Amino acid sequence: MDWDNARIFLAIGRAGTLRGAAALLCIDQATCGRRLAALEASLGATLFLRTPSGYVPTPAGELALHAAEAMERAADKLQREMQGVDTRLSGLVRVATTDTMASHFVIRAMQRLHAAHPDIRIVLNVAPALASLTRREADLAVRGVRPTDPDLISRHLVKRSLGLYASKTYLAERGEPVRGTALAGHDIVIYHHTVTPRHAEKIAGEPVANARVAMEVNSAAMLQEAARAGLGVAELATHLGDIDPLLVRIWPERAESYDVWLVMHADLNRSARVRAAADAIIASVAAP
Amino acid sequence: MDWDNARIFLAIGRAGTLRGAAALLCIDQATCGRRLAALEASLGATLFLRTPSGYVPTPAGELALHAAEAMERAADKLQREMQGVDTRLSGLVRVATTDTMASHFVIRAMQRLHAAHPDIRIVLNVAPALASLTRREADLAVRGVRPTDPDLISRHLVKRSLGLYASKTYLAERGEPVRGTALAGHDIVIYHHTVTPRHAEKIAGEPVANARVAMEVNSAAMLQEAARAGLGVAELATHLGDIDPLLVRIWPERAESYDVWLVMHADLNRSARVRAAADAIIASVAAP
DNA sequence: GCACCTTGATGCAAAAATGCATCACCATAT
DNA sequence: ATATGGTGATGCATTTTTGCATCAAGGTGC
Repeated sequence: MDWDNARIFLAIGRAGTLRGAAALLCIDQATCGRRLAALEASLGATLFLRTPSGYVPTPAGELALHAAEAMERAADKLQREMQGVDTRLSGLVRVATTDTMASHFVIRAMQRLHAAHPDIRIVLNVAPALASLTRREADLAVRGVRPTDPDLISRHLVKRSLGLYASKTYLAERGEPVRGTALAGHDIVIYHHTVTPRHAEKIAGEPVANARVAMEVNSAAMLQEAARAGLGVAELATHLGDIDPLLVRIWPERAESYDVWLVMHADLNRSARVRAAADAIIASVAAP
Repeated sequence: MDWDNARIFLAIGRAGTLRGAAALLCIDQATCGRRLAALEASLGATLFLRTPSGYVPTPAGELALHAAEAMERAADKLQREMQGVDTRLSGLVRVATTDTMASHFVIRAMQRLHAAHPDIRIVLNVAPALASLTRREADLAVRGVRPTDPDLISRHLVKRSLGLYASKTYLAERGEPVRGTALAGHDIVIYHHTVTPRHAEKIAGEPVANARVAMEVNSAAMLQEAARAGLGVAELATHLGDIDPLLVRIWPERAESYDVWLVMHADLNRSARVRAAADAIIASVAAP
């Protein structure tokens, strides 16, 4: 059995189609199909049902997918550990974060990193969903949630305070929300539940059942834009909201906050290039 | 990273040389070297030191070997599970046992299996050392030791009694061993320690410190042959020793015994061809 | 009903990997 | 010294694999 066929097989299982898997792996769709055929032949088992709606795993295929995932975990660990012993200040570092963190200090940190070590190539992945460090989708992550995985090291960067904001035009039309009413009768803009279940359905520590959800967004920048446009009340980091001339803070006594963490996998702690990137981010927070 | 390169890498780590790994994998030595070079390039790490005495893993290589072993365990599980759901009575079944078990009933069981299911191809591996079922070196094993691995299913086949035997010529020359002297002053033939540490340095439950070890062998047939040739006293299964006209049993009251087990991996329990082979062996013990 | 998009399959030429043969090298034993 | 049996590296012909282009099939929306 060619172990690499397990990698293609896993991608097909995840994508559901040969073309999707081919896109994930940056290979041709025909190669995907042929590799899967080779794997099925060598195992003597049918792994997928070719249905009109895509490739659906058979019961045997389900079993095989689990085993292939175990292979992937081992392969990922292998690659992480090899990165971890690499003392060269060159190569690729992938940083995952959110748009506001990126524009606030991560970009600046990356600029400094590149000035100090021009041979380090940086891939900055700005996405609302958390990239998996365990699955090697990124080397470093800057996030507002601390991971529970014990293999991940998290370092506290900064505490962010949150406030409720609305645009001047919105408040002129709808009036200031009455304290203690949990924003009853008002429009709010919140995160989509795919981004962060922690914020969903709560705002300033209050349930949002009485408020009307005007829009759900998947980034803090869009949250701010929506509030500026007068769609409704939004909960923003105060360092963003307070300097925005179009926004007015309401209920300033309701001071929520969250912590920003720098997260990396323990195996990468001694990788020179990842450490350099982490240090740059830490320095960028300490000395803006 | 090509996962299949991890398979080649692991073989090189085990064999210590490119040629040895190539022999294990039934590929060319040049391919081994090129695959390893490709893996090292893609990881950006040196995995082996090219020493005059072979390929020695670097510290990074040691880490990588452990991860590759984890990949192998997952790959083996994948293949076992696919065999386990295979309901066809065809394909390959690999049986590992010892020479005496083979000649006593396993061969006969395989003859019956082949008569009933001619599309099942059998590989009978007779070896003194235990083949690893977990590492997929065999599908079935008939052994005198019960494995401790909880993933392995063992079924009791038969109890074997052991006795001490010597040739008539040996006893004529050296006299009958005196009871209670632990064979002091006598020559004995025992198993080499690589075969079974359980028997080593003990015979009929007695330490063999006082006896002189004439020869160490790695198979029961050789044990019997050595006793027949008069090299010394040997501990044999009674069903073999009692019917041998050249051998005389001594100290018949010292009746040791051991159990014979049929062992297979739990994942293979529902594989049709492996089940058929197991049933044939069980039937062969019940009805000789 | 029909255009449209996406799916997987297949033929073919280009590219890559493989095996073979050979070579140089380094031990050890003669 | 010198033969010998082992190692890994390299050039080259062959086989294999890959990507591209094309095709038919099936679902979706108008």
